[in-house]
Amino acid sequence: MPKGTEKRPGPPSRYAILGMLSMGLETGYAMKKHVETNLSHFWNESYGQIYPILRRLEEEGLVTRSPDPRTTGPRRNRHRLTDAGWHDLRAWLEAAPEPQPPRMELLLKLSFGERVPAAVSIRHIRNHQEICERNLEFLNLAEGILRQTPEVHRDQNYWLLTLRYGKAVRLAEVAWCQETLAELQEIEAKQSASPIATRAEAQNE
Amino acid sequence: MPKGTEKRPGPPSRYAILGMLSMGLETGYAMKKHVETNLSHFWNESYGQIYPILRRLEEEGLVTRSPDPRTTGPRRNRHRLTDAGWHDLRAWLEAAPEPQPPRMELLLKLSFGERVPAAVSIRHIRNHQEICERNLEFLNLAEGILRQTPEVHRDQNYWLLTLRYGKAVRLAEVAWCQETLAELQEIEAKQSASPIATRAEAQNE
DNA sequence: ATTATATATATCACTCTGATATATATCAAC
DNA sequence: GTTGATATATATCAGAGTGATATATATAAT
Repeated sequence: MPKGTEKRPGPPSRYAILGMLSMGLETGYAMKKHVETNLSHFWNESYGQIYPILRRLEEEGLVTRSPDPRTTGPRRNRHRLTDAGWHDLRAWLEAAPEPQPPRMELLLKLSFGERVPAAVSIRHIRNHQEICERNLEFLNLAEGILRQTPEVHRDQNYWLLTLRYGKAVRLAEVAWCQETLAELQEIEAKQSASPIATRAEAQNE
Repeated sequence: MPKGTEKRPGPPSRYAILGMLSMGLETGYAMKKHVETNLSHFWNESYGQIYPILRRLEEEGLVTRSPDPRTTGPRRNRHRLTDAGWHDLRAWLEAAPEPQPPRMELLLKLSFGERVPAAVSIRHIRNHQEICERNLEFLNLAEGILRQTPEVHRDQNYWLLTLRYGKAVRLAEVAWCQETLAELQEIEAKQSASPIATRAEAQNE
């Protein structure tokens, strides 16, 4: 098989970084901060990925890397996309996104809920509902800010679309939490009707 | 610090396996199949996790492991929970689920959508909508089967709750896809209105 | 007979996370 | 003014997790 033929599905971190480079972010630190403050509702990236990938991208010629000659502050490396980097980013953007293997610990616990008093599951669901509601507030706030200041950033319209995704899913989750809470409370009522296993529930209330 | 005091947040795979053991599944193969056919809408587990963890669980005394002495078929190891294993599973079930770092490649690509013709994003969203719709069909089918045969499995009611989560979220996603498609088509219309200004030029500013 | 599929275990390279370590600079508090 | 907290910046590691592949036996289909 010829060497250029392998189809690499391609680890997405690499492209997340190319994408941030294409926004003008130059240091690994700036990228990490950007992920945390702007992409946190749908993406995560760790230093353990960012710095090694930036070096590898330079080796591959997708990125230029130059130590900043400033005398003040900690040393820093400034990175910029090359033409090859732009090309690689576009090719990835065109390709269909890979399906992500789901891992929801909440649902895993819930699926084993029969092994534990219903009050435990109720506590987990209530907790999840609060998380969703806080997240919803954050997303609404972010959307408000983006809407107030039109045209400040060329990516704005696309960011709004991702914010709305978060809102739609979070709202659906809150509704599910409420339905689920109602069902779990029925189960709980049946449990406290039967005399055994009351002790564990009392502890959780 | 005394040795029993460390708080291990605990990798969830380990508890997924303890949970399946608590359902009576005995072999790694059976667990993998169960995840694929019954938990696939919210969980994933690979052989690369399952077999090493089963061995480790035996070392820790949470599981007994015995080679099946049958003469037919491939060799196999049968596993069962010990009392310590049951205790560990319950302790995990009581603990609040850890937040999961989100990673949605679709939204990552969408957030960089400005670098590519709107038609590309439209294609990705349409693709995602189809995936959600197929998944919805699957979840409805699974729910129907669970409802038709009442009381066959003690976990049934809790499984139904997880199925409804999937349905709620998938429905919200389909609705978001439709809204998003409408917005992207507006953007596309504007793009084809201005014939010259290719995206490559806008990017180099 | 040959081929495909199901059962069953094992292992590996690679990706990713979360934590920690190391420095420099700034700003507030005491 | 020096102590301590926070921000900037890079680097690295152990452990978790994925997806692929290899091996072997048994059964069903062609």
